[in-house]
Amino acid sequence: LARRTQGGGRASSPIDPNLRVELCDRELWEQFSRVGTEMIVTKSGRRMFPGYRVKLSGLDPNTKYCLLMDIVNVDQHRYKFQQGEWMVAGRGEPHSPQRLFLHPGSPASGEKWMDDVVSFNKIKLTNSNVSKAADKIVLNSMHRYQPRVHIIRTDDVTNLPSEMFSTFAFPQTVFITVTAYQNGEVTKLKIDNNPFAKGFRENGGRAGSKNLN
Amino acid sequence: LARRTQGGGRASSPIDPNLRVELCDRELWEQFSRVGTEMIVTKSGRRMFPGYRVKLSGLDPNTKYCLLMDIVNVDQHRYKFQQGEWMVAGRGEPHSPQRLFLHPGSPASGEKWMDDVVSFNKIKLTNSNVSKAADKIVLNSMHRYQPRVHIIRTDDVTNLPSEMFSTFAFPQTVFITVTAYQNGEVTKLKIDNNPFAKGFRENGGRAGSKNLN
DNA sequence: GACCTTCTCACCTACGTGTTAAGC
DNA sequence: TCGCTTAACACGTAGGTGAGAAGG
Repeated sequence: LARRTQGGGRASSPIDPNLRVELCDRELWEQFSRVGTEMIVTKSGRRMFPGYRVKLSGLDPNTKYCLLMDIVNVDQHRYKFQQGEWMVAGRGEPHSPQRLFLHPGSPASGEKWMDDVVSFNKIKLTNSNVSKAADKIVLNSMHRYQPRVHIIRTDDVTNLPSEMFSTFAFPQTVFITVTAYQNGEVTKLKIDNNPFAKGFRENGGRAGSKNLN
Repeated sequence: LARRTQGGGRASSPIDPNLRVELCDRELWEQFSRVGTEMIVTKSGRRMFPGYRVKLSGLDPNTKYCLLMDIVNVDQHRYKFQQGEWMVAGRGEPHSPQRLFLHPGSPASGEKWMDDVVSFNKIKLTNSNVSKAADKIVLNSMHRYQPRVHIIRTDDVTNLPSEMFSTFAFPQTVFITVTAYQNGEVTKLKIDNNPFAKGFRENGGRAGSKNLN
């Protein structure tokens, strides 16, 4: 597999020399990351907040690409939140066979992908493997994960090659899965910034209704 | 062009011998058709009600297909509603270059298409050609139209062939476009059956919250 | 005046939030 | 008990209805 994992930013790449992927809402992601990002998993599936969105540049406007996302383990541990801190709590569950989420816009020309922000916010995180819906990613609770985005130069959605990926991962987007928030700081950031949680704000809130999803 | 237009039901077909397309909510469509179906067109776009939904069978489970929809003129007239009846009111506007709406699930295997109902309910009808959104179909008000569904045996979304279509049209789905309902019977049927119009119901209404969209 | 179109509105559906209490 | 999970809930966003008044 000719994969490359990069921290974002410009890099020479197997598919395009000037390919560049930027994480959207980077400041927001960093606010969460500073206190330890948590993402809820439920049986029916829960969206991520902040939403995973990227801006692409450096693609060939006239070539077709497919965009994919997956979420991989950061380590082999299970975690617990004790005395205000996350700590290792034993051996982690093995990650179930990785679900690759194909962006519904695939395939599309480089021009279209670069035209506006590419959003993966429809994806839902679940801890139940009974439902086989296409928009769900199964994760284990109390584990650390890292979302990644893959760019493939192909117009064939049905038979994705196993090589020639360009894979990008942003350290700011690492999170721990939970069934209920553990850290109050995280809850506060979610309420203050997610428009759907507006009902729980106390002050006026500095976040408007900017579309962060 | 090796097209075939059929009234639905089984038929020998250029792409699959046992291909069959059934219209969903057929009884509902026929209730509207009996009084003269009207569909609202607006600047921002309005969904059709009933929604255009079909059930497929007889496809090859392991072959990839694309599904498309378009809406064509039934005749060359402009209509008006007078004394409780629709009548010809002059020469119709020529139909603008036909927009082919590609179902977002395309391409997919025959197995997937047959798995559940294929819905085109996200399509919006508009009388304004300024917006170029992909989910809008531009129509002239006070004209008669016929929606059609096309099935193509191909996995290439980007370069659809101009032959080997199988085209299906159901006479029950013919409608006249309006900017405001003309026939009170139509309004009554819409209110009684469309869940989003529940606020205008007087009696209990026999229609539950069945998902007809 | 008659006919058609546009806009705003109250009222719905649908569903994304964290909270809370109960369950295991 | 403690830690974690589940389900019901109130409250928000987002957007699909026809009514009715206003405009052309």
